[in-house]
Amino acid sequence: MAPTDRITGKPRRRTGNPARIHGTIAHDLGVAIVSGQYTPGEVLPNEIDFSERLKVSRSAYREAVRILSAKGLVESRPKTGTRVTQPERWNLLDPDVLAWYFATEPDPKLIDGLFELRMIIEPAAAALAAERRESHHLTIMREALMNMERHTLNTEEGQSADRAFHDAVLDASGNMPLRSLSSTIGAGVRWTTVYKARKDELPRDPMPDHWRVFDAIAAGGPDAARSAMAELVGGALRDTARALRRSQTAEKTPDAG
Amino acid sequence: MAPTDRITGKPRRRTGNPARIHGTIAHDLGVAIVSGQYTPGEVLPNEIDFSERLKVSRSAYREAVRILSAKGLVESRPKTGTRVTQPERWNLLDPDVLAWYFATEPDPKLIDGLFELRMIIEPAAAALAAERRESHHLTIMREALMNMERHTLNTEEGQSADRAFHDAVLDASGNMPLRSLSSTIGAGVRWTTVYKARKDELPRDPMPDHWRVFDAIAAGGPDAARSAMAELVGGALRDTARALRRSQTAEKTPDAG
DNA sequence: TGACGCTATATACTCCGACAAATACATTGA
DNA sequence: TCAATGTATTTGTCGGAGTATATAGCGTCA
Repeated sequence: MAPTDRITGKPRRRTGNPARIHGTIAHDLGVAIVSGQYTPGEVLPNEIDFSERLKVSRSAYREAVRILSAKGLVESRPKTGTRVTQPERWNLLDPDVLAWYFATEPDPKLIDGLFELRMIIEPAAAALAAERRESHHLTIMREALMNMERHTLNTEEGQSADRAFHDAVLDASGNMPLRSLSSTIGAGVRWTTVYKARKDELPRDPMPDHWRVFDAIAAGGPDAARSAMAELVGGALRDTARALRRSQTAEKTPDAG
Repeated sequence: MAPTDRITGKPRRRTGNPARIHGTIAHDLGVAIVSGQYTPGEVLPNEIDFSERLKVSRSAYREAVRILSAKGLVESRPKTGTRVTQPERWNLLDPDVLAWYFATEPDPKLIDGLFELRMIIEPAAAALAAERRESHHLTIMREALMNMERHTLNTEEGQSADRAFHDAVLDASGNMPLRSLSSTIGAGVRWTTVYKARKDELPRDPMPDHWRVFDAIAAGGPDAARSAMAELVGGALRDTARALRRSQTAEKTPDAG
C-alpha cells in the first residue's frame, strides 16, 4: 500500500529515503501549516490526543514537533500547548520549509519574491565568483553546462545540471552565507523550468546566456559576470512571468483542460 | 548554582526562557559543532552512552538531535550512528545556528561574509522598500531611529533600535524571502557594534547615514535609498574592518591587556 | 581468485507508561 | 479591587523494552 499523508489522507510519493515516522509527520504537518491548513496562532490538539489520532507514539510525534519548532513553524509551552507561529517567523530559507511550500501550489507572491531574490543575489555572486573562483569551480561549471546541453531542460538530468551550475557560482563566490542560499536559489531555478514546461513553453535557448556567464567568470571579469548573470536571471523571470500569466488566464477560462 | 554547558562544563548564562533540557543540549552540542569541537564526518557516541554521559534521558537527547538535524548540522541513520555533516550543508541562515557561531569567537571569514551579504542585500532591499513601503513601516523606522538617537549605540536599547530599523527596511521591501533574512542581517548589525565597542571606537556618528536612508525611503526614491543604504553599510564595514585589524594586531602583541 | 549472497551485530527508531514541572485560570482572602 | 493561593491542564522528562535498518564480515559459489 502506498504511504499516505497522515494529515490530509491523500496518497504521498515516498521520498526515496527510508521514511522515518518523525520525519513523515514533520513533513505532513509542515505542509499543512505552510499551506494554511492550520492558521497562525492556532493551537494544535494536545500531544496525547493528536499522536493518537495520527496513529503514532507520543515520542515520535514530539520529535516531529521539535523539527517544526527548530524551523520556526510552531512554538510549544506547557499548559498553553503547541501553537502555529506567525509566518514572518517561519524560516523561509530552510530547504525543508521551502520544499513544503512547493509541495502544494505555492503562493505566487513567494514565486515573485524568489525571483526578486535571485535578481539581487546571483549577479552579485557571479561578480564575486569572477574574482575568487578556483580552477575546480570552473571545471564543475563547465561540466554542468555541458550536461545541460546534452540532456536539455526537458530531462531531470538537465535540470539538475542547471541547478548544479548555479550552485557552483554561489560556491565560487567564496562567501559562506551566500553558499547557504543555494537551496533557496535552487528552488527558484527548479520552478522556472516547471512553470515553463507546464505551459509547453521553451521560448529561448538558455545556453547562450549560461555560457556568457561562464566565460565572464572564467575570464575574471566581475562586471561582465554581473551583467551576464542579470541577463540570464532576467530572461528566466520574463519567461516565467509570461507562463504564469497564461496559467492564470487559463484557470479563469472554464474547462480549459 | 549557575547552569553549566554540558559539553564544555563552562558556566553559561541562562537565556531568560525557562530552559528546557532538549533545548540546552541542542544549544551546547550546536555550539560545540560549529566551533569545531566535533569535526565534520565525526560520529557522535551512541545515544545510550552519550545521553548517559550528559546526564539526560534518551528522549531528551534524541529531541536535541532532531533539532540539530533539522538545521542540517548532523545526520543520523541506524547502524551508522549520528554524524556531523559537512559545513556547506549547515543551515547558516538559521537564527540559532548563527547565534551558536557567535557564542564563541566566530570565524573572521564568517564576519566578512555577513558584511558582503549585507552590502548585497540591504541596498537592494532599501530600493524595494522605497517603492513599496506603507505608512506604518515609516512609523516604525522613524521611532527606531529616534530611539537610536536617544539611547545611542552604547546601550542595549539603542542597539536593539538599530536592528529594528534594518528589520523594518527588510519588512517594507514586501519580499518574503528577504524578510526571512532579518535575523541574519541583525547578527551582522549587532556585531558591527560589538567589535567597535570592544576597541572603544565610535569613529563616526551613525545617525546621519540612517536618516538619509529613511528620508529616501519616505520620499519614495529607490535609487537614492539604494545608494544611501550602500553608504551606511559600507561605512559600518570600514569601521569594523579597522577594529578587526587592530584586534588582530593586538593579539599578536604579547601581554596587550 | 573474485563476485555475490547471507548472517550477525551495532545502532537508531518506535512504542509505552509513569511522573515532574510549568503555567494559565479560578478561587479565595484581605 | 487586588493579591495570594490552589488547581487543573499541558508539555517536559524519564527509563525500559522491543523493532527496523544498514553495515561489515563471513561464507559460498562461479
